[in-house]
Amino acid sequence: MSRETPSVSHIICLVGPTGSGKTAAALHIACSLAQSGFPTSIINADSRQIYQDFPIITAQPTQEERTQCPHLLYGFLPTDQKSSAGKWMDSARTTVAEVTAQGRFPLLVGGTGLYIRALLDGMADIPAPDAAVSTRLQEQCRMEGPLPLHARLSGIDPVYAARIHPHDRQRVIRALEVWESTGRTFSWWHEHAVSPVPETTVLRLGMGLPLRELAPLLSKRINAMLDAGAMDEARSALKAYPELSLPGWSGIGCRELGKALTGQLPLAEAMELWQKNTRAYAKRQWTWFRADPRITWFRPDDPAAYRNMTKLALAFLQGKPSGS
RNA sequence: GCCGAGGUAGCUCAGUUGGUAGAGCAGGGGACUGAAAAUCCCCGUGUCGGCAGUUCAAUUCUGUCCCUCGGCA
Repeated sequence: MSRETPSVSHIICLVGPTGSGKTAAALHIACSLAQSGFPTSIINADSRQIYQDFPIITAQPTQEERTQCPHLLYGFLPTDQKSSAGKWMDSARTTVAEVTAQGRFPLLVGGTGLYIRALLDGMADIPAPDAAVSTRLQEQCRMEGPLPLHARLSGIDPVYAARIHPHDRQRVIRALEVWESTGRTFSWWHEHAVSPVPETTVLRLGMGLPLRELAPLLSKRINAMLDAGAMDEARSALKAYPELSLPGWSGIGCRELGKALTGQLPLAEAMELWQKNTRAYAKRQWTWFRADPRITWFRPDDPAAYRNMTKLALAFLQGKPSGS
């Protein structure tokens, strides 16, 4: 299918590990820009904050925050619906185009590196694989393990097979299902079919801290989520969607609470796991974003952070040279 | 006080019939093209409780002291 590739001039994006204060910073920047004559809409770039049944546990902006400026692509997907980088990229492109058409400026905020890369750096335009093929490969992987599948991949697409670890079932299966469904190797698609990135200039801002300093904040935030009613949120989600294997339940915090509520895990252990998984996740995000030299970083405890970010953003929108 | 079992990595423990030690968890680093809050990879020196003895060599054997946990008083 052909994607519309609207012509967009400026996108600001704000990234960073979970719990470092992106939401509040984005709101501040958006409001400041609006006051300076650059009306801004915030667009979610987080794979979990799209789920409507877990606003607290996935740390979506509150209703009160959302009234201060437009917030788009938050909390619209039910728990039993699956998202993907491609689906998000499509809706994000459309949303960016709409925002721009309104004469507003898009501010992308989120922690899902793959989504942001797909939107801003492009992604191979690979047709959806045959569902039957995927199911068969999954099953085969479950029975025989990933090694035979990886060995097969080495014969088909040695370049990609060498880049991934033989135990990485998700990537092994993905590469094989693309090959079997399209007759082209994964590497071929990456080389020949990267979807065009709309004409954009991007300012990349990062909000973050080394994990050592971030960890206590994460722990505090989980407690705040509990105070805000995380337990009730999980309880009512469980009533509507009792099957914990549904896509929406895979969010950190959701699955731990789900298991605690269904008696699969003592509550104390669930809490510990929630903490631990959150930390590990923040670390993965930190690793991902830090590898991108285009990002200008700020610390949440820097009192001048908001001011400096806004200054950069303003200069960027006014077309002054800086950023990428 | 007596009897027994222990004291080894941040935690739980394994092990060396004497040649200075390794698993799980925790922790740290990294990869990342439609599940990405996903899926994976790499990283282990610690007075082997203290002191003394035997020995070429002791974390290992012996003695003694300290500590913990049981049982009996």
